[in-house]
Amino acid sequence: MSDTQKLKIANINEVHCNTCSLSSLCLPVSLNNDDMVKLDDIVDKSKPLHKGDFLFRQGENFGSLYAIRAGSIKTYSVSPDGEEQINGFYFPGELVGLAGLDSGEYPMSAKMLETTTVCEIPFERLDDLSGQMPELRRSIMRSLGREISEDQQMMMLLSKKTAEQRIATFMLKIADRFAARGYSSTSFRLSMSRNEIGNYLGLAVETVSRIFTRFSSQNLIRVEGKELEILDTQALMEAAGECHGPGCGSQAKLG
Amino acid sequence: MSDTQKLKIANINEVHCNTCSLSSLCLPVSLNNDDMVKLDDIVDKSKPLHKGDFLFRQGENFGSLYAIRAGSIKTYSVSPDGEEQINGFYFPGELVGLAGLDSGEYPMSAKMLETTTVCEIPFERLDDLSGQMPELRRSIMRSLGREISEDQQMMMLLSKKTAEQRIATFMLKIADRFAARGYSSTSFRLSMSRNEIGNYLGLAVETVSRIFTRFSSQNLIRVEGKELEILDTQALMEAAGECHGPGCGSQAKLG
DNA sequence: TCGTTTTTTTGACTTGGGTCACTAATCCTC
DNA sequence: GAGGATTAGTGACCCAAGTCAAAAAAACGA
Repeated sequence: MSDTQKLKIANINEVHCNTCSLSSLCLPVSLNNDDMVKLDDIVDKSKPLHKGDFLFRQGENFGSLYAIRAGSIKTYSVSPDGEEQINGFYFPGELVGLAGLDSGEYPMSAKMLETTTVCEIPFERLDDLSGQMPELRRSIMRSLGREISEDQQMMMLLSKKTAEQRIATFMLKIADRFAARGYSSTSFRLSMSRNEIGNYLGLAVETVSRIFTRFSSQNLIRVEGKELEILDTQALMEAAGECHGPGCGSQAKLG
Repeated sequence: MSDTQKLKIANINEVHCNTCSLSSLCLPVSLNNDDMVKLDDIVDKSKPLHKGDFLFRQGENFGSLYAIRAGSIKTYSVSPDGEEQINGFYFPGELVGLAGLDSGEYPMSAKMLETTTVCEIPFERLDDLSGQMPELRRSIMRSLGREISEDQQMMMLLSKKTAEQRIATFMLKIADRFAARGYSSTSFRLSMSRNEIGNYLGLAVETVSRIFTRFSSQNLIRVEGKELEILDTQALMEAAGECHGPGCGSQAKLG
């Protein structure tokens, strides 16, 4: 292949870590240009995957982490008795597959919620790089720590919050994540079904539906199919059981 | 200080990573003797801490991981509205504090359930070491991956299982962990209160108490205060909703 | 050792949210 | 763009587990 041809192809698929608008989210690390090129070298940019496609399946050999570039993904595991449990939804700039680090195989499946493109990051090579680049190593650790913190917030939600609080929390969390990537935090499209929301939050579909309706009629939100508009963030935060500013009911009882 | 004096003191506190019976659990890594000495060098072995003492508090600067040598610890976080949520119980050979990796401060508190000794592992220095020792690096990553997997199993439990299933699962999990460190898997002492069990599992104390009594009268267990004996592991596994071997009810419905 | 506090157990009652049954709205696919 | 298939929304009913109350047991401190 001639150099001009190479250049052309490179131009067509021109996505590189150092120009990617999501780099501050996916592995938020300040690398010098040399290091950034090395990182970019090991990352594989994939073709678009379609709704329902698997990124990986529960039990497959763990080999790569994936950073989402566009679209969205759900991860879920199937318990011994066959029940599906959704563990998380992932949006652009987020890393999927971290839990595979434990046992050498993915402990859950990852499935596209819509047409999605990802960057594949082979873990072996990332690990090698991270040996030489302390900043990168920290960044990976931080991502892992973040995932743990978030799972623990989720445990709190599941064991302490009412259906209404769970759904309000869910909406606000999604809004925040959209905001973090520069999209509107008050108006967006939910790529997952009501069923998937219910599964994730530990609620029956019917309950999700009812509470969407309730929030609508209280003018906290406006829903139209999968489109969601948040009309009253403050009220939604109160519904979520988060306590901000004055006039917020019960005092904190510390243990 | 003379060499003989040094030797004496070393003998008194003779706990080293390379002779520690828990080393295969805490950072399960095969290091050569040189590397093991380096690891041992950075680890601080603490005096015993007492019931109710804090190992660290939510919001404190993250500096160290802790490996438990003896005793047990609970970690819990306090939500904005002041509710306490127990995230986990930790036993000898387990690492506490991993979630602190994210934000630079511990996102939860860790409190002794009984008299406990720990090894403090300053993270800065562990991180430096891990740059030179790929095996150690993998081991840390695996620990993090494990924590994530376990949290996700917990999410499954909280969002899908009944009170009875949760408690059966809890008992079996504790039993397994005791077994992994060479203790009896059928007879042990629960260092946490019923209240703490309920908090952890998302149940009211009364429910925990009732189900303990129920399992007792079904001869699945024998309880005497904090002492627990598992009489029928098989039946307990069925109660936990885990499906092993034939004759196990409903077929798996795959998603 | 005794009295106080905390933890555990048990009973009676209530309720949030699950289940079931059905209709309405979307979404595909040909 | 018609028809079959998912997905979403509602109402009626019910039950697992929460709450309240109170007694019994264990743990603690002086």
